Amino acid sequence: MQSSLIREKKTKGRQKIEIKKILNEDARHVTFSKRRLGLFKKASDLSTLCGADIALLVYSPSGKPYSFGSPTVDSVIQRYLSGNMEAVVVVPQEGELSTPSQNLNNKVMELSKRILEEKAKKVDMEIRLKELGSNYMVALSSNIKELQLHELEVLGEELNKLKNKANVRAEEIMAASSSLDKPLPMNSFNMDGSSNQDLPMMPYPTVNVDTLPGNMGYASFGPGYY
Amino acid sequence: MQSSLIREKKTKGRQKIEIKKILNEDARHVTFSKRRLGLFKKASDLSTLCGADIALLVYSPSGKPYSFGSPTVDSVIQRYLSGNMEAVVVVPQEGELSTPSQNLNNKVMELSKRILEEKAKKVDMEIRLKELGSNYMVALSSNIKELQLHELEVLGEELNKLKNKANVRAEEIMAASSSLDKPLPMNSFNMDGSSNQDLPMMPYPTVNVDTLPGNMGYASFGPGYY
DNA sequence: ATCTATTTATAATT
DNA sequence: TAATTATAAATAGAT
Repeated sequence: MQSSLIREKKTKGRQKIEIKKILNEDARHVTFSKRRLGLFKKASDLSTLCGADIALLVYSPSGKPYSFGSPTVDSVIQRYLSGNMEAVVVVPQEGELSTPSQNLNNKVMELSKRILEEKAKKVDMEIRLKELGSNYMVALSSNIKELQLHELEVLGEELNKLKNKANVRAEEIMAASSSLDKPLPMNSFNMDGSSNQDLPMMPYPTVNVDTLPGNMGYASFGPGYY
Repeated sequence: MQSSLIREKKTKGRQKIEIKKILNEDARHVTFSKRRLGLFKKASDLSTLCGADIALLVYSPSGKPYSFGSPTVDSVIQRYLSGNMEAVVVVPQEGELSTPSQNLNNKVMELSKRILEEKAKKVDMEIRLKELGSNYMVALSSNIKELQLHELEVLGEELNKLKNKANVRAEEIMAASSSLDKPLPMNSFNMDGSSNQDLPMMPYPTVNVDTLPGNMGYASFGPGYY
């Protein structure tokens, strides 16, 4: 009799799990989707409830990017970076110039260190530059008095060399242009209603989708989805 | 009799609340603390469970910063920024060189615009840069093939001029130095165990504390706190 | 900072 | 993928 009155449980319900990497790929994807959603909602709620500024960047294991920002991702990142560093020089990761200008590379690094010590000003710019990577970047403090003359000279020379190198390679370069495979920007929605793309605004927890080429992605969000 | 058997409810338990700014300041602070904690835990869990790369930056209403990064805040930010921009030029806001090198200034601005157009990249960088100010900064895409030769030359020339200017002012400059007021970095803890400061590692939800000067903060985290 | 009572998030299942 | 269900986890309100 009880068997007819007491309904069999359909599922075991939510089970406790250990916080460690989920090995099963499918399960991991499912969990990623659910929890990512939850995380973005929590972030959004916190910013709304308390007026906190938040930037949240998430990359799925496959590299698909998601972001949330209040008021915007960039404004919060800027705030973070500006309170973080000094002057900087970034070195190339790879590419055509990496090998030929290895020497430049070293000098630049040296220079950057010294500049860092000498300067001590706002720096957030430089930090940002450092963060960029994959490009040769030179940050010049224009507050000349803070730059050692010698460093400036070295820098100028190296710049000229670079310029010449570029000149030499001008032809072979100018020829094969176009068709660049730079990464597309992450589509991020911000609390202030702006977005990096010209996508329609979403109501609430502004999660994003991305359209990076070669990205096998999970579910995507659209307007009015959440 | 029932009154002795059935215990009075001590509290109403969790109540449903609207997601809108909490006006009462005390309540807002309490909620901020609780939810911030929860948010960072969720972020940490997601990264652990799914191997996702995450950067989470939170600023309390009073400006106190908290961060979480997996593997590190900076690496994720870099990833975000690198998929976002190219070369850049920033102009000075003020300072001793602003007046004397007004000309340079203009050229630099011109250059920056052209580079920006050439690159045709995202505007968010421009915004970021615009907000920076206070230093002359030149970022060179070393991916030379992406830089117009002409621009490189102009840049080299201007650099030389700048160098000369610096030379002239060498003496009066070399004299007064020292006494710098750079901003302190945000203490952030990362999943890879590293931190920006030399602080002891924390176990789990690597939340952070900050010690920015003039920061009236909420409760701070320390090792083993969470 | 702690304690309930409840809402919310989500693991397992379909 | 998209729901459902039962339970774990988070947290509002009060101490």
